[in-house]
Amino acid sequence: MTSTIRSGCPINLTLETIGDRWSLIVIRDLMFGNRRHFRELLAASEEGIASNILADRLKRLVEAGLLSKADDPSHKQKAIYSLTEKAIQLVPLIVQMGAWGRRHLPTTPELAIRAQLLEEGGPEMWDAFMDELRAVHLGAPMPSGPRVADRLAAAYAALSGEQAGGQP
Amino acid sequence: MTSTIRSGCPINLTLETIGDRWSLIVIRDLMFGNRRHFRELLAASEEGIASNILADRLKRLVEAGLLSKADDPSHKQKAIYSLTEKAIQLVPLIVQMGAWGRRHLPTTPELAIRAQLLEEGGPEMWDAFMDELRAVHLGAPMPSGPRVADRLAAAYAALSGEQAGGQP
DNA sequence: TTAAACCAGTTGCATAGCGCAAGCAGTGAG
DNA sequence: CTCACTGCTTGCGCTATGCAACTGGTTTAA
Repeated sequence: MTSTIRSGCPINLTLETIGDRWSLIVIRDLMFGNRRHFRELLAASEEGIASNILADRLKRLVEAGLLSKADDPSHKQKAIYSLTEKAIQLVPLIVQMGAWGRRHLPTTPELAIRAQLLEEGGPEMWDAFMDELRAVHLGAPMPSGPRVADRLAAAYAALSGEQAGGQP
Repeated sequence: MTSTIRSGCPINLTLETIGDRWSLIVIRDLMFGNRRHFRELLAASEEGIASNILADRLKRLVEAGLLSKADDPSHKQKAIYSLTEKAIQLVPLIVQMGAWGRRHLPTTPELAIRAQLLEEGGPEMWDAFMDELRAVHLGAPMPSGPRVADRLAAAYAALSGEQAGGQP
């Protein structure tokens, strides 16, 4: 994770920003798992991120402009992490990653169902989901109609036998 | 780059396969730069990959089923690396990476033009490009009509002042 | 026929990043 | 006052990366 730029190629610059094993995991949990606090991100991660790695990634992602950090008014020590517009625009990329992984790698059905729904939903569904993220993370008005996030959570719950809420 | 699986989530599995700083660079050069030999990949890389890292990534990518390796009949010591179908299906993901990088990171114009063309061309153009890759790397018949690869190379050449051939 | 150039890597070594476990100061509830 | 909870930090060993030099073999050219 050096900070020197290797080249101005868009692929390379994207790799330098999110091309490691943890950054996108953190963004995924913020995006689909709706985890907003350090401890939530730490404890509920499927992959078991270490606290120092999480702290480092949160710091880097805030510096890179992908996350923002704010105080929780209900608790002086709590920090709330939010996705920025820059991170919300990663949705199509993340959907493609999910689609490719689902097709070529040994995924677990209950963890793959959301990737499947988003892939089948196409760009309209991605846009709707991005608008919901803007409402939750940026304070934009929540779009009317049924929520994509609810559909994803329901599909996950149906397969995993849990109540809605959502693990990635 | 450990080999233990952290979770069955499609995002995570994709990250475990290509989520590092070099794997996609190698695939990009094979895909857009049409480099097929070790020395070509080593010397002509914008980012300057080290020979031991390149050797390691080629080995891993072959093991992961993303590349195949064959002898060059014209030279006993030459090895030819080819993309597999699995790697060719990364095209939409790579296009999304390029699109995001171009929009949010300080890219160089001549290196970004191909990302722009592919983004604007949409899924039809991606499919056409994937068919061309199948012809070049898998021995499938080359589709008729103007080549996407030629358009990309021409656009790059026009901006960089070089003759066609193509740096990523 | 012999030297030079080219081929795909390998090796040694220093540095940087990762992963685990434990610890820390401040905060809020009972 | 105590105890659990907050977002981290520290120490330590291990792995991965990056650089430079090198290897054994092959082909080309003088």
